[in-house]
Amino acid sequence: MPEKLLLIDGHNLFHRAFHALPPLSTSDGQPTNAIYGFVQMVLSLLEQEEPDYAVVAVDLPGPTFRAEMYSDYKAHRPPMDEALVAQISLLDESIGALGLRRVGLPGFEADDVMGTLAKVASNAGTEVVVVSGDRDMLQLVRPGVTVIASMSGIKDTKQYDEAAVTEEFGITPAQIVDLKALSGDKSDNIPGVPGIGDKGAKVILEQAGSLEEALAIVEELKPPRMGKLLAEGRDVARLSHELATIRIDAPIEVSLEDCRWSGPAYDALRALATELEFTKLLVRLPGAAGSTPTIEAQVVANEAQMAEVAAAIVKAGSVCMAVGGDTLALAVDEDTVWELQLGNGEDTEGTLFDDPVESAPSLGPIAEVLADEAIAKRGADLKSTIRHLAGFGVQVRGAEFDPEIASYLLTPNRRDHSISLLANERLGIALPEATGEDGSDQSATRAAAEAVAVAQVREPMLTAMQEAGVAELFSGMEMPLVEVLAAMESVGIALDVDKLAGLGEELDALLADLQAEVYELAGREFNIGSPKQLGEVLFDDLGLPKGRRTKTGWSTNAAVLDELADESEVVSKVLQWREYAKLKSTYVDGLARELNRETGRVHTTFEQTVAATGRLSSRNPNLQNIPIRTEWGRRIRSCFVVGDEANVLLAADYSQIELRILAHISGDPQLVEAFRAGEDIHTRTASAIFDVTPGEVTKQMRSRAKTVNFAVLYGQGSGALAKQLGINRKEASQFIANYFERLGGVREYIDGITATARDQLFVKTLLDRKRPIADINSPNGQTRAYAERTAVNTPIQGTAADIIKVAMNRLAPVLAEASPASAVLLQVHDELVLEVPEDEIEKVGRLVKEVMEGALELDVPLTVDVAAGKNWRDMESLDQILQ
DNA sequence: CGAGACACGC
DNA sequence: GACGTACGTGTCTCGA
Repeated sequence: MPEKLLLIDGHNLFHRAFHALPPLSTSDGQPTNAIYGFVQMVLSLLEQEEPDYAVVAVDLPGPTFRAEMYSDYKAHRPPMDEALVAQISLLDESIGALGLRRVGLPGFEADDVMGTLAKVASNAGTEVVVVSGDRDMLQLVRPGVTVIASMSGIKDTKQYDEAAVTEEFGITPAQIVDLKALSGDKSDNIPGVPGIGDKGAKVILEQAGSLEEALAIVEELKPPRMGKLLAEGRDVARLSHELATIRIDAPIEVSLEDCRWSGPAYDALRALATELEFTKLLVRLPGAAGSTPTIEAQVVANEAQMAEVAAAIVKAGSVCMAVGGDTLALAVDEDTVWELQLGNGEDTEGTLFDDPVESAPSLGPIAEVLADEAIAKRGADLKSTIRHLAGFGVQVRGAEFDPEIASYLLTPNRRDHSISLLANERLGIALPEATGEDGSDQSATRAAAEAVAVAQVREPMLTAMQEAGVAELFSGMEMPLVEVLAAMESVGIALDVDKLAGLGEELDALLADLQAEVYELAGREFNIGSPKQLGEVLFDDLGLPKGRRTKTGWSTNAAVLDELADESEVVSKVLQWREYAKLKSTYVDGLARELNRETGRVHTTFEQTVAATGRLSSRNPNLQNIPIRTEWGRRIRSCFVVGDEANVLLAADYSQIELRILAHISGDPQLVEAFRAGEDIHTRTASAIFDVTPGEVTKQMRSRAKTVNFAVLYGQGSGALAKQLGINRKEASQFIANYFERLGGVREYIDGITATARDQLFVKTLLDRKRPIADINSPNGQTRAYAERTAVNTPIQGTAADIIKVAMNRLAPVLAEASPASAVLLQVHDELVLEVPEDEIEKVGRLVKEVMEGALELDVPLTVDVAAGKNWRDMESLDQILQ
């Protein structure tokens, strides 16, 4: 088999990638789409072609010989996109990381480099594959030289040999230059012969075969008009020919041997992928030498062995844990790993949290060690391991290190903190997949490798957290919270399924009626749930005025439809249908699906590493967005009930916590005084901005002040505020001007925090949670404005998250002591929901209020409202009792 | 299977 | 002339 040379048109692929991919960027704002696409394209080419030699040809800065000959050559090209320019410097790095030779020649274009190398290699009997999206390259095709051209996207490509060129373009590769010489090329600004276009050129070439021959026989060309045009354009044709010809004799001093390709430089590639957050690529890359580690785990099967394991863990003082399938992997260091079988060997799939204790493994003395708070527990996604073991009746205490949480505190803007990614980035290894390539179950192997990886990333991550100033937040707040959240998830909240099913039936009936009415009013049947079809009906069929545009059509969202509600009865029917459809699918059906039939409760998962501000999130199901606004929404809410009739649900929520935090960190006298005096904050704001006494504040004034308060928290501008208040922009600007004049401390906070962000490129909460604000100095106004809003809001929202986390951690032990039958069930950002024995309401209510209000001392008081009831809707305030 | 549109919460 | 509120998750539609 002949050897093969791959010639890559570097800048061409780079540009194609840029335009084919959405504007990806790293969490700190470095644009990456062109590099990402380039690396992926080239990697798959290398994989597919397996070349012996490979070159990336590039254009070098400075004039080329073509520009010297013809000053308009490639003139009028638009300037490069800013986001593309920002990636150019990374191109050389990525070429090196791919193990490729980069070749450029001053005064020549990349095309000439490729043409020359193609000829040299081809003459030496080496097969040549040229890769470029530029159709001009097809002129290089000849026996032994093919061109891979990308089509529309970055994935579809077509490989051309001579036959393929002739078939598609009706001319031979050699004639491509002649064709361009005659007809010109707009994109390169090659002039061509005036009056001769693509068709004329082909007519000429069919008769003469080449430009030279045509020039020799101009008199005989048909139609005579063509001959005349060519005769007149003789010089420009020759010039165009030279411009269009790719040189095959450029003075390149690179030998074929210099271009031998022996695979990517994996270390460099991994470093690049890490830096640019190419997580998918990282996971695909093999690790350093050895890539996937082989872990020698000892299988622990009997009591005696368990005792040895327990002793070793006690001696080490810590243990790294991971669960895979039915296997619990334990490691005290990278050389000492054990595997234990959980369950009784029967299929326990889907019963993870369903049948506690029944299939409880006998972990013997190990169970004691796991329950011992003094033994540090480490693990990736430790909370799920704790929950898993809790399902078997095994208690785990002493959560001390979770690398996913560490990663979250170090880089909160990222979405992926998985141990496989961290192992790749920090250890240069690829964790084995739980499912083998042949589909076999490798979950035990995976668990063992995970436990070891946790042990290995711990030291460097602790150091990184020290340096970033988040070590205290990690060990003092987030790690203790792991156990608290695990307990909350395991307890779950009871659902009245019969009631829920009843609501479902009612909603179905209402939806059916509404659907019929909508069809009637619309004059035809269509899918109301399809924004596209709905848009057609409303805006085309019924001719209602179009509002906002979306990417794909005209918006039909509630804000738009609200404006149209007076225009047509069908609009309000649609809005009603939407509300019911949402309640039915997301809440009635969705919650029923998530119900654990054994416990009669739903067990959400709280995500501790997702929200960049430090908030928790909740999924499967999301119990942080249960409806409350509408009557029907509240009916859904009323289906969340006590699990035991002797209990009540107790809800405790912070009053105006974000505005209080704003008052504290801004020090604004108006806000601080209002909160200290226990005044209604929105009334106070209204009194300030409308310059009236609090007694003169009308409902409308208060409502507007409330909107403005929220606008400030979220950094809303005057336009959006105007829209929301239904006033014009000028009035809104006046509002905001008044606001900042009267609440000058808030203005100072906003100016100060954005200045800090510009300077430091991050902002912090009161408890030192950090968030990078990379775009704060962006030249793009919109991007920068977004960054500024983030800088303003994050310290506020993040501090609120800090405060309730402190409260949850402090509450757990005192609640267990004071009322062991009580449990915290949910956290909804500024609210905790507990289930409490009815006869302990007062005691627990008092305790919860005290712990929450005392979580952090601010310059203004924190106040907590407590209410209790048999379901999550019908709650009565405990204010009077707790006074 | 992923993106987009939409809607729910704080 | 459009667009301009922080942080999330779930469901559905539609097209690749």
